[in-house]
Formats: sequence, structure tokens, C-alpha cells
Amino acid sequence: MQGRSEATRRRLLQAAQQLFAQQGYDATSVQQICQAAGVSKGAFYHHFPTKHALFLHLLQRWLTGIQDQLQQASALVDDVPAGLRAMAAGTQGIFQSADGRLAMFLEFLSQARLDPQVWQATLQPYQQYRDFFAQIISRGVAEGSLRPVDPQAAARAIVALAVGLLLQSVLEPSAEDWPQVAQQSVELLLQGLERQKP
Amino acid sequence: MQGRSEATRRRLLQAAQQLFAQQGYDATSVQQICQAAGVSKGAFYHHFPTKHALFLHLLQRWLTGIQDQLQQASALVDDVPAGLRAMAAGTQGIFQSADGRLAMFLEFLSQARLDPQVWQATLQPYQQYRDFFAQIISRGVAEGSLRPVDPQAAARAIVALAVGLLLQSVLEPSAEDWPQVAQQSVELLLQGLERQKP
DNA sequence: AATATCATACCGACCGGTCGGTATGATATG
DNA sequence: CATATCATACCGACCGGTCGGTATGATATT
Repeated sequence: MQGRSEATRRRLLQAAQQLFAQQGYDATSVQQICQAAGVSKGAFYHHFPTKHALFLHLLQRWLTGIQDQLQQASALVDDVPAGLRAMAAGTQGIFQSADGRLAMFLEFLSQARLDPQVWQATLQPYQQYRDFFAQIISRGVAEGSLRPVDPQAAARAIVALAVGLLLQSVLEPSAEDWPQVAQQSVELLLQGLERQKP
Repeated sequence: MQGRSEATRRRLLQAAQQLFAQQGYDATSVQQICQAAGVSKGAFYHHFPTKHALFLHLLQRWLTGIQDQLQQASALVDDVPAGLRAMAAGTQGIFQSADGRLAMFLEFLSQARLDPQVWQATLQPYQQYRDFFAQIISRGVAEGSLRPVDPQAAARAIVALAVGLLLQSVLEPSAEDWPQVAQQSVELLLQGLERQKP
């Protein structure tokens, strides 16, 4: 049975993600993960060297997922303001994600503050996101659809906005229509960025 | 020796804050706090019923501090755009704060996600902040210095921006000149909010 | 003296990780 | 085809150590 090992691994990852999202990393024991996955502790340490390694694996998976989504979105952009609006509208999937993916966001951040390994893994793509937006902004400036703003500064503002919105949605998932709030906020920023129409 | 008790209490709080900021809540043991404060464990549990209660006390102190700072700032505002710019400039003190006050921000948030008591304590003033900005925005709209935007939506964007910037500054304290980034970001938002001058 | 404040010793629970051993199934050997 | 060999996957009891919290006695304050 070749797929059995992979299935066990997948079940461990999924159980861990759910529990981490529910209770946090520290409050979740390896035993709990194994129990939720219907697997023994021995199996756990057969697949992952430490509890921390499993966490790192989840982090990597999460980051590459965002990376892909972002690159996919950038391909569709030709008019910059419209592209940004479309990306804001595309956040629906992120905010909803019923599984713990979004809740893990805060967990990743708080761990990043404490663990150098997590820190590096998180911050590197994070700066990529910023550069990604800076590139879009400067394209917009070049094509004349945006005012001649500093692309780096504008990108920082966008990323900060995104991070802030994500964080709030983690704490109050159902308090607002977060995708709509995201769209409104981007709209507001765009009114500052976009070149005035006659 | 009068005030000995109070001094002990203060030293415990300060030591706990520093350690929580450095290592996080979970990774910090009561023993460590006592050692750093130069105090015994008995003294700790004389002043605080649980480790968690001490954490909550720190949270309350932090929140009321912000509350005061915000109310103080709002008193000086008469022209809304100028007021917002001044508040952005006034973030210098917050971003710098060499002690762990800023680092605790992330710790508070991650705990708020897990602990209902922390959650409630955090979210209530949090919504006040939002209302606070909404009020300022609507004042700006009324006085004609701002475009007729939705005050609630604009306030949400401002708060999200603030949260996002704070979070990034926690993770990369010296990567940017964060007060300047805050000013630039607010400036960008204001270009969208402010009524165009002829 | 009476009370508030602090110190020391200690408890029971739990955690991450290890380890000896077992089940399973693929592959080699006859 | 039948059996021996072996690697992989898994099990669950167990260990050293730490943690939050308590009990009890000493010391300072009023």
C-alpha cells in the first residue's frame, strides 16, 4: 500500500492545521494531533522530526499558496487600477476559507516574532509581496493611470492595509463583510492614487 | 519601608512585560518573571491570582494608555486633515517605545484569538477606536474639508492601516523608518479623502 | 501583637520526544 | 509458486524535565 503513508501524513497535517487554528500552536499537544488524525505518536515522529517541523511545513504550504494566487492575479492585469480592484474583489476566497487557513495567519505571525526560522520564512516572501505591488504601482504610473507617487511607499500602504484587514477578519470573522470592506478600502486608496479624470 | 508592596508589584509587572515581549506569554514561566523581578514565587501569587491575571492587567494598562493618547490627540484637532496628519506624525512615540509595549501588541492579539476574556477586553476599545475615527471623518465631511465618503468605511481603512503598520513594525522594527511610513500612508489616504483644491 | 508581605519547599499534571518492538507488503531466492 | 528477507510504516509505553499553582512558615509593617 503505497498511498497509506501519504494519507497518514496528510491527515496529520490537516489535523494539526485545524487544531493550531483553533487553539494555537503552544496549546496544541502532539498527542492531540495524533488523536485527531487517528494515528499513533510513533507515526507522527516517523513523518516529522519535531512538532516544530510540522508547523514549518504548514507555513511553507501557506506561503506558496499565496504566492501562486498573487502571480496568477498579476497575469490578468493590464489596466492597473482595474487590476487592483479585481484583486480586492478576489479576496473573497481568502476571507472565507472555512478551514483554519486564515486563523493560522496570526499564529504564523506570532511565531515569526519568536522563532528565527519562522521569521525568515515569513519575511522573505513578505518583501516579495511588497515588491510585487510596487512593480504594479510603477507600471500604473508609467502607463499614466496613476499619479506619479512613490511606488515603494504606495506598496507599503497597500500591504499594511491588507495585513490589517486580514488580522481584523481573524479576530472578528463574522463582524463585517470583509471582502466588501477590502474593496471599499482599496477604492479609497485608489481615489488617492488614480489620476483624476477630466 | 512604605510602599514595599507596591514596588514589588511594579517590578513584577515590568519584568513580566519585558519577558512577554521578548519571548511571548507561553514561553515565559512564572519562575522566570520572579527571578527577573528579584522576587519570590510567593510574592507573585500574593499580588496576582494567576499568571493570566497579570497578563490581563498589562493588557488593561496598555489599552487605557492608547485610549488616553487618542483622546488627547482628538482635543487638538480642528481642521480634520491637518489633525490626521498630526496624529500620523505623533506615532513616533509609539513606534519607538524601547520597552516591550509595542512587541506586546502582537502578543495581545494572538492571545485575544484564543482567550474569550482577552478577546472581549481587546475588541471593545478597538471598536471605540474605529468609532473615534469615524467621528473625525464625518466631522471632516461636515466641515467640507473631506469628500462625502462613508465615514465608517474610511475609519475601517484607517484602523486597518494602523494595525498593519504596527504589526510590520513589530516584526521588522528597524527595517524602515516607520513613523515616516505612517505619515506617507496617511498622506496617500488623505489624497483620496480630501476634497480637491482648485 | 496582629496583620500584611514575602520566601521556600513541594505537588500533580502534562509535554515533547525516544525507544523497543510489531504489522505490512514488496522483492529476492529456491 | 512458495518461502525467506528486508525496508517501510506504525504502535504505545515510557522518560526526563518543566510548568502553574499551593501550603506553610518566616519576616517586616503598623
